[in-house]
This record gives sequence, C-alpha cells and structure tokens, in this order.
Amino acid sequence: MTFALIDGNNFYVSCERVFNPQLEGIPVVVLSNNDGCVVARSGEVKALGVKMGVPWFQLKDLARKHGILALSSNYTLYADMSNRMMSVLGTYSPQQEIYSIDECFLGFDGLPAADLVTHGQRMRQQVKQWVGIPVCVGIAATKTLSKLANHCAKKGLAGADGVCDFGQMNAEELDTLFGRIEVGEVWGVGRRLTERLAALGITTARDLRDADARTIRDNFSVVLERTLLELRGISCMALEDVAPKKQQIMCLRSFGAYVHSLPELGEAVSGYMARAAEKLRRQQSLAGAVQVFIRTNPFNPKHPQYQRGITLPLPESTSDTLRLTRAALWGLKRLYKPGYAYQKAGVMLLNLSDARTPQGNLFAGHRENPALMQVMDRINQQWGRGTLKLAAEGVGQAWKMRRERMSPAYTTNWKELPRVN
DNA sequence: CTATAACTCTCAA
DNA sequence: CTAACGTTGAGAGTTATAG
Repeated sequence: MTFALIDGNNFYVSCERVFNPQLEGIPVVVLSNNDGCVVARSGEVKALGVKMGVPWFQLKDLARKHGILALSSNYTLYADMSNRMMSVLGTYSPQQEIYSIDECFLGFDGLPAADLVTHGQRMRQQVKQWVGIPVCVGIAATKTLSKLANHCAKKGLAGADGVCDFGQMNAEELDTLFGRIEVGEVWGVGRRLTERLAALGITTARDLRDADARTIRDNFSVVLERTLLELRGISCMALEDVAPKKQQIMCLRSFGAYVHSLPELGEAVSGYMARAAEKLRRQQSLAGAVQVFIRTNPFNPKHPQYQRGITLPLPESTSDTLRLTRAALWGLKRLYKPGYAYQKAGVMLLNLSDARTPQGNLFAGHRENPALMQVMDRINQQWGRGTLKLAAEGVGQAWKMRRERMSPAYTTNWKELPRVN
C-alpha cells in the first residue's frame, strides 16, 4: 500500500495571493470568522513566531511593527479554489480521499516505486500552474506516515524539495529523521497527548514508533496504538474513496456584537437552522432530534457567565426547515435567561437517517411535502444564500459577524472581478 | 445486571 | 475610537438511565 498526502501551503493565504500578487513576499494572515483568530499564516508570519489560532487583537503591536496584513476569511473563494485543486489532483490517481479543504490522500499503488517522487513533482508543478496554489507531497506506506512525510516535505527535511517519499529512504535514515521530529507533529497526537507522552519519556516520532504497543494501548487508547502501528508501516486506516454521510450537522457562530434579547437570539438560531437544514437535505438525510445552545463569552471574566443547551427529540424525523426551526425556537425559549450578554449560539441536527428510506411512524398524521424546501434550496443556490428565508430569521441582524477586511469573491461573482483597463 | 443514551474529552483542519 | 478569542465533525471513554 502506498499513500500520497498532498497539502496546500498556507492554503488561505495562497488563495488570496493568487488574485493579489502584491501579497507575495509580505507577511499576511487570514482571520477566522468575526475577524477573531489567526487561521492561516504566510511563511513570513510563521517566521515571526506567530502561532496558529492566536487572537488577532493580541497581535496588534507585532503587526504594526512588521507590517502584517490581515484579511477576513473568504470561504466562498477558498472552497472554489479547493475544488479546482482537488480536480487536478484527482487526475493523478483513481483513488482520492478529500480529507479537508486543503488536503487529500491519493492511492499510489501500481506505480513504479522509483517514479513516485517524479510523479509528485509533476503534480506540484501542474497545480501551481493551473490553479496557482503551491503544494507539498508526502509519500509513504500508511496514511500517518504520508502525513509525516508531507511535514518533512514542507520543512525541507531529509533534503526534500516539496516532495518526500519515505519509500526512498533506508532504515537508518528514517531512524535519524524520526528522532528529530517532535512527537506532537505526528497525526493524532495533540497537545494533551504530547504532555502525557513526555511523562513517559516519549518525545519524538521515533520514541512513539518504538514504544511497546500494548503499553500504549493500556495507558492511552486503541487510537494511539493504531497511530504507533502506522508509524511502523502497518496500515490501519484505509483510503475512504466515498465520503460517508455526516452523522451530525451543526451550525454555530459567534456574534459580531453581544446579544441580549430573546427575539434577536431567535433570529440568529433561525438563520443557523436554515443553513444546517440545507446541509441536511443536500446529503439526503432526515433529523430525528435537534439541539440548541447559547452561551456568554467565557473570555470575558467581567460578565456573568451562562451556558446551556437542550436536546429535543422530534416526533417524526424531518428535513423541513419550518419544523426544525419551530423545535429550535421552542428549545431556545426554555434555555433563555434575561440579563446576560450572549456571545454565541448554535444548533445541531442529530439522529440522522436516510431520507430515501424513511422510517414509518404509526402516529404520524401527515407526510410533509418536500417541494417547498426543494424550491427554496434551488432559489438560494442560484441567487445566493439567504435570498429566500423564513421571516423568523429577521432582517436587521445587528449581531452579524464582523468581516472588515474581506477580499472580493473573485471566482464566484462577476461583479467583484477587478477591472483591467 | 446489561444495553443504550447522554455527556465529556481530545483531536484535526 | 473601543473592544476584541473560530467552526465543524468524528470517535473513544465515561457516566447516567432505562428496563
């Protein structure tokens, strides 16, 4: 088994640079929703020591000093660029698993082992030329190893130039290399596990690979044991060609300004439910339960804190925005307590089932007519999200998120294409 | 008691 | 000028609850 993992470099920043080459060579970050945290950093910013996920306001001094440019995230643009990148990469293998917006696995079986690096370099070159995004490629016998190889490719370790194939290295070379990689770089090893592993003297990828599998399972979990085996080249995770349907669908968001009143929370919750229900219908599912939650800002110690959620089973599984929204608003009314500054709300759809083989309900008095929802989805797809919506969503929306530094929708909206004279 | 539901924690991008 | 800290999903493990 041979896997390749292709990952866009600083993906969101690279997307922005495709359409604004002046961003090349200068420190750029892309911010999360609400312009809250740093979610993508250019190489220049990484070199300044800025960590992933840092709140933007904490960087103001550093940003001024080094002229860091911050952009609001433009997910429409990134999703479109991702689609282009994925379709180019998809031509390099019959098996592709799109793992996230900026990375995918490819199955590289059946190709001559000696040619894989060349193959990888061709992919990089073509993606750069056709889509404009720089990518790196990791190649190895398991998914976990290919992720690690990708890390090496990005860092230029072991003499890699954008492509790293562990299959070309011998045991000693791999030993040396793994001994220099911190265990936290391994896929599936996060901050918590890094701490606990360190207590056992396991600090590098090599330490974890050579640890006793049974001990790892007993002290940690079967998940970490699988990771360990994968580091040894024993493949425990298959390439998932077809994306399975989601088991839960959620939509949550921080507000651009604190919200205090029930009606305003209701508008937000209705809007989130409309989005969640769209996703639900797209994958042809029905929801059997709805969860709603609201909370104050846990980072603001001056405000009194309140956070609560409620799960409501539905009498009958449905994908009807009206019914789902009614349930959510009913739950919200039970949760709501006046006198708090709410900062975030969200909805979740649970107990999902297949819409094409609906479960019968002896007590269901009526079947719903999906035509209205179909029309709504089509109109919103053609004319833009939110063109047609329930009155419950409101029109004022003072709580809407901040996006003060957004780039135009270059690829999906003619009106926002820059003029060339 | 067991089986399941509900909830918490961790991780990833 | 001020105040300001993301979203979505999976899965394991634990605890609560039902029968």
